[in-house]
Amino acid sequence: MTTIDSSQDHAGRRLAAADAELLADSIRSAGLKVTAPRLAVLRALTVMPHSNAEALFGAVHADLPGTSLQAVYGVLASFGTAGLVRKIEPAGSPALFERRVGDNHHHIVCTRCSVVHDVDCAVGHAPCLTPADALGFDVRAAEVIYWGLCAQCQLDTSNP
Amino acid sequence: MTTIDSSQDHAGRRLAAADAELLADSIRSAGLKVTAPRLAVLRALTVMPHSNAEALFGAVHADLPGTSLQAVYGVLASFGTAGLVRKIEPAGSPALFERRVGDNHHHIVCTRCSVVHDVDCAVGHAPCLTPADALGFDVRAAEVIYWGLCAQCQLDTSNP
DNA sequence: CATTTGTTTTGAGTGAATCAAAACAAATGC
DNA sequence: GCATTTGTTTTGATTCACTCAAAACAAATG
Repeated sequence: MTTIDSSQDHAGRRLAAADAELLADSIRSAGLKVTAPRLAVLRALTVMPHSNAEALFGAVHADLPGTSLQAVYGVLASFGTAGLVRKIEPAGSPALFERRVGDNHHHIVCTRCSVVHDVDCAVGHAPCLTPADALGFDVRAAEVIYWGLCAQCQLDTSNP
Repeated sequence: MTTIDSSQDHAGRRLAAADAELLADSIRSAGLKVTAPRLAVLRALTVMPHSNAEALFGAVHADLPGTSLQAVYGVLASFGTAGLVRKIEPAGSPALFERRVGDNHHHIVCTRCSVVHDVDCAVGHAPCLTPADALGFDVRAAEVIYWGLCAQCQLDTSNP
């Protein structure tokens, strides 16, 4: 009974359908079967990047009430290995997910409100891939997390 | 009954005692009370940096069988807030601890065997503290984790 | 040595994630 | 179209790393 296109109103129908097709295509071309939970997770991730599994479950569950939290974990795991999403794990936070993959961008996290933004590399191209001394390691990736106060929290803490 | 100096043999005694005094001093000068579990954790951390709480508990428990895992967590938490140890949390790993604090060095983790080494900053002084665009954030810290294969694992995987 | 303050033990509890088996749905071939 | 195969999702239990709280205890201070 659940249709894959979750739009109910006439106005948004055409757009949502096209959107669903795009989402479906990226799932298919990653070599995965297209299912309603997968579409719902991918759509949620488009609207709210840097979300954790719980938050995505909330969003998905609103559209598709039958979906379980474990299904969301399963979808995210398959998306992860298929290269469709990237998982980031800032210290002290549950894992967050985003659709922006393939470029090596980094993240900046607010120590007060935990908001996360993408940031491009500090220095030129594939910047941080060169430690001063790699100690014999074959370095494959560099992950940078900046910590600080976001603009809003700077205001909030200076005017308490 | 448990003495703070855990050395039992004559040969190592003088050195171990001096060592214990050094450890005790750093704990005291961080404003914390000196206790047997704290000395044991700090000593273990000196011998095996980049250890997790469980591993430290193992080492501590060998010297000081009465010590609980929760005590180790408590010691690590107090050391952390006192600035005596640094906690690192690589993705997919329990938290690791090290005594090297105050410099902003980074880490390189083997994706195969999980060994961790310290690496100095990629570029000059306080290097990674400048993202391309900080998006209004007041950036306070940058954490870099390099991922790759350690020298040993490169050998192991090319000669299977 | 008595007191105060802070630490450790003991035991329970939490959040985030994983695992396994059975039920189910999408893609494929007939 | 329908049956089969393959892969996904549900359900339910379980694990791991860690946190919390109260009582017992030990270090520092006077």
